[in-house]
Amino acid sequence: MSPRRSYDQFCSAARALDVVGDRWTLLIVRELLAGPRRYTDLHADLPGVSTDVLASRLKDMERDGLANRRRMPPPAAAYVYELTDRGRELLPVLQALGSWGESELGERGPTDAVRAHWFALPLLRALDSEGLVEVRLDEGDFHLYAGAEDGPVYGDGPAPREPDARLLLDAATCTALARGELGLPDAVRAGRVTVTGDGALAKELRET
Amino acid sequence: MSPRRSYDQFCSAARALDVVGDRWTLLIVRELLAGPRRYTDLHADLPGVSTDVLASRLKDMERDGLANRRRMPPPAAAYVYELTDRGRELLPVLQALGSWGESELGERGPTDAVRAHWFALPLLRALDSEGLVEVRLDEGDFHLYAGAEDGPVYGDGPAPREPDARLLLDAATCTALARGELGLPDAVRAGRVTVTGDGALAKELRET
DNA sequence: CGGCATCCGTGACGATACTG
DNA sequence: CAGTATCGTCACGGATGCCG
Repeated sequence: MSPRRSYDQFCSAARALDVVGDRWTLLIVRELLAGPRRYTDLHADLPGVSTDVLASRLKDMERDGLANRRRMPPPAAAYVYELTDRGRELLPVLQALGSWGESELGERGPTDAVRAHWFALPLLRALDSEGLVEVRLDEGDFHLYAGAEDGPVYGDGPAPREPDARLLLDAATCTALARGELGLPDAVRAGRVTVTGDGALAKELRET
Repeated sequence: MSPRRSYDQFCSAARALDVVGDRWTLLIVRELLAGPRRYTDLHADLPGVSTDVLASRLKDMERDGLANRRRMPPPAAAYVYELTDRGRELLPVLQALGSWGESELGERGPTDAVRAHWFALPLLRALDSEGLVEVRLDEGDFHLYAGAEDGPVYGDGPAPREPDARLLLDAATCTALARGELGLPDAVRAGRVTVTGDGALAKELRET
């Protein structure tokens, strides 16, 4: 096993980079913030990562306490990887990177991959309330556990229970939000995001 | 020149990692947050980086708008590298990494390098006020421009003008602060940090 | 078929030597 | 002082094979 390559600096930022600075690691964390995932699903949502590097990173993340490997209860008896609490604490790091990267996003290039739940991070940033939010995009659906203390931060597909609000938006609006060009209240006011639901969260989103 | 290796993902966090995800890049940013620095000084404060990688990263950072290469005014006619505004905007990324890495800091290993100004980031985090603060450690002196909007975020050596406050602390206290085990007000109250100066900032630090 | 391990070509990295 | 040149090594990316 790899005796980890370290910067050997007595500095907490350098220590963090010792653990999460390797190529792909933080993007694997981004995937796992959507909840437990199988190896094959991770590989499918991270185009370009080679099979051995993915396996190696997952082992490193287990060793470093970022993730666990767990057997799903039958009948879906497969192994899944899920973040530990420690791993989920990397959310602010991904948010800081995502905020900084907003102005680097630019146009979607012909070789750029997209997954619906990659918009979860910018939407969580744009949303300062708490609650379960279902989001419907052209690319697919996902849901956000805004303000959740533990468990997944977001997830693929429709919300697992009745959400506090539903958001419906098109690709252009979604991109504008992801670039930080548009705030969520502005987008709602401009009619570019349709908010449905009876919860307090839905009312708040429609009003502010 | 390197046709940059990209993740090719339409995601702002992935875009950020395209720019700053290479080995050493964020640590070079950490160094340059201390103000303009010469190549040789960067190399000296980043033990382990090879000369060609450092040169290559600096070129990449110029190309990507993170840093500039500038000739210092005589008599110190040398080339220095300094962050652009865009580069300085990476401060929240380094702070998020540093916060997360606090619990990874552990003991100082025998091979760990240390520089006084590496404690600038944790101290800035521990300090929520604004002003110029001079810090004196066993390892050396540095100063913080807390709350500064532009220009360097901190610097090596004593403050260039009369600071709003001076902090004097020993290695153990500094480490405890860097680990997040101790807040700055607690450390002051426990007498582990000596605050001098007449400014409002100094008074505030002594009182709270 | 999902979950890797193995092999291989390429490029990134680290150490040292050297040059304007 | 500020890099460039060279070189060995290792990490990465792609393909393929294996095993439950």
